Amino acid sequence: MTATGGSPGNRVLVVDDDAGLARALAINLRAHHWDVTVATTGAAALDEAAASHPDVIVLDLGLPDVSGLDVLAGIRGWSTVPVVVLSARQLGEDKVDALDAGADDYVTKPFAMNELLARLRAAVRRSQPAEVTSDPVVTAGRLRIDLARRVVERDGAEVRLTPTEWSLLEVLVRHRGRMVGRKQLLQDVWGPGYDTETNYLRVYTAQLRRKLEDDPGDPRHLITHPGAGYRFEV
Amino acid sequence: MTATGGSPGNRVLVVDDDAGLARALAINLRAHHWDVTVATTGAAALDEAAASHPDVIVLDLGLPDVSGLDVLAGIRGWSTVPVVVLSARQLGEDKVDALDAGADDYVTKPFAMNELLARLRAAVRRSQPAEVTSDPVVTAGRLRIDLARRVVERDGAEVRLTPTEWSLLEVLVRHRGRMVGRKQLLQDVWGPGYDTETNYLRVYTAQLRRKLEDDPGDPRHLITHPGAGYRFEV
DNA sequence: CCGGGGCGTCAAGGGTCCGTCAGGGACCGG
DNA sequence: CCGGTCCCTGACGGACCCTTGACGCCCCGG
Repeated sequence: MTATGGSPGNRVLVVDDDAGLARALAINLRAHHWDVTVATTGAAALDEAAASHPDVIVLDLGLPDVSGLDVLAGIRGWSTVPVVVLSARQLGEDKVDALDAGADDYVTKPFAMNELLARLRAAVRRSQPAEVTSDPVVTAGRLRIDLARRVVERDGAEVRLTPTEWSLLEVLVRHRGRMVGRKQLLQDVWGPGYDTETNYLRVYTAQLRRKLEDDPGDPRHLITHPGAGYRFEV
Repeated sequence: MTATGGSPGNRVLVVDDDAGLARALAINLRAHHWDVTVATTGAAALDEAAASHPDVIVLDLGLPDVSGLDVLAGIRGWSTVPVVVLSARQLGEDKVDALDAGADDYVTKPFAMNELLARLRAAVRRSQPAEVTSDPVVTAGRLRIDLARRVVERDGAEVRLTPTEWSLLEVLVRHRGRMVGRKQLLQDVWGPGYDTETNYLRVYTAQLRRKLEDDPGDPRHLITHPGAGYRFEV
């Protein structure tokens, strides 16, 4: 599938205070079937992001004022919309700063339009399975997990979980189908300051597998992503 | 009683002292046909909740002052309106505190707007049957509990309960099937300021089990959730 | 072939939480 | 004044849970 533009879900917000570059980007993107909105200030960018619900945001960091990262932080305060950052600087520091602040991808100027288009498509595609369950009851094989009642059953029999076990399982189930990074798991379950205690994860995933999995040695629900994190699969 | 004008189940109160985030939320929610009211202080939140009787409340906990939990307690003092909590990722403890205090669900920032919308719909949907289930008589095994007449029978014979015992049982039965956090129990039965007196819970759950359970050592109705709360099971 | 990193497993310690019991004090009715 | 009921409080034993360290395995790269 080498189509240059839009599958459904192709609304992009371009944030750039250089009106000329913004117009050039808009023309190119529209030519590839993107529905483009342009914002030339940080405040307008935040309003547009809230109002128009873009599928992806292109954010130019190469601005005279360094408000680009602030705009990114303002969006990341509540939204998970993918953000692709543009920067003229070839220094690696800006790149890591942007990625640290929550950017999803990074393109350095000058860039080929094909590359930007490819990265936009990739960013949207990655964000697609972001649907998170709100159904309080999740069934996975012989397991039945009730997030509201705080009860997990296996073949109808209630399984007793300790508070920490439940907390870990809850985070994984809420993001079922998607990998959850080790850092996020540690922060959500144990709180900040435990980023590096990966031992905890090994211990408690093992305990959960012993209580929940049919064959703890060959888990089918609590999947390990080596070097990255864990995933709960239905 | 409030008038029943408009479609039911779409009035939401947003409580957030960050005006920018509150505005972004309001824009998004209104775009999805919610009737939005915004409160930026705890006092205003309580006033609005009492005056406008929203169908669901979005409460941001990530505030400089920690009054978020107080707002939740104030609401829970008289209302059962579902509350969805917004929490910063790095504050895992606040999350469990909120659920303990009676929050119905939570969303960690950053979040996808779709996720928040889904959770709001789910919270409203869950709260609907609770109101319809105004049947004041609950039967659980050999127990028969009449919430309206304040009478509990076991095999047809009336069981005498002290006022405190009844008050505790009533809270648990009204939330039957769901775990009730320790904090919420203490606040509902003994009032605010008794958040930490978990001894009371141990003493009175033991007394209730002695009067109600078939085998107090192996309870089948008054279930303990270690480190979290208690649950009444039918 | 060898070394290292990441993962799963296990066991033991110290600490926390729960269930239990008994006693003192407050309140009420006789 | 007195007896009863109820609530609060503290203490204690035991079970449970969290943490921590050590060990073996596998995979991968040198």
